[in-house]
Amino acid sequence: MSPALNRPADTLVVLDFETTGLSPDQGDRAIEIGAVRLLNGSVADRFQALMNPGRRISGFIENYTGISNAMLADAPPCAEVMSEFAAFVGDDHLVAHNASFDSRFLEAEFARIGLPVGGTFVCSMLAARRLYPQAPNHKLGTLVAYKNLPTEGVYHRALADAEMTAQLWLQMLADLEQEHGLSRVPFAVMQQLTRTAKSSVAALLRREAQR
DNA sequence: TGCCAGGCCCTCTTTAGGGCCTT
Repeated sequence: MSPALNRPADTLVVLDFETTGLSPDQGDRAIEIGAVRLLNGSVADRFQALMNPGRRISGFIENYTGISNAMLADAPPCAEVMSEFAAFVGDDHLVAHNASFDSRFLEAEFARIGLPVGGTFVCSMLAARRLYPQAPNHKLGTLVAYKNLPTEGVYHRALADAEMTAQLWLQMLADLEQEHGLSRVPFAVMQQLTRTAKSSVAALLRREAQR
């Protein structure tokens, strides 16, 4: 296991993008980023910024996010915000809910300013499917309600969603530690959890508990 | 104006299709 992947899973950056649409390959851009830095299982820092994608956003996205074209008109450009975010995130590992979505946008926005993504992404939704198969569904808001996690009732804004994802992440770590006798879950275990067939999850956790 | 993606996972599967999740 590489030293980076052996870091504890309670020390990393949880992020969420609001965007103009679903696909950077189709020209969609980020309009807001929110992120929470977890350090030893506690929120240690936050990052939030609107960014101007250089064109108007659709009425659907205005309604979905509550972010208006007027709000974005006064926002700094994506390049400026993403450069600041790169300094914030460093080479920390990353968590997002449905990470395949956020990782595509992070890679696309970083690529536009000539930066690589330093850390490794892992997906809270895939982990939750493994750990909470009995949940009604695995949308972020549903899981927050299912686990009675704290929320301010704001959804589809980047920092609020990142905060809720961070709380869900910490809850999953706590449940794993309690149910499987783990002292502190390594990042690599959470990464493996999202890649492992359901029938193999128990064996994976047994091995980790015996380490 | 209208429409767009992609990875994971399940099953009436694997020579495939469709739901879930993200904006």
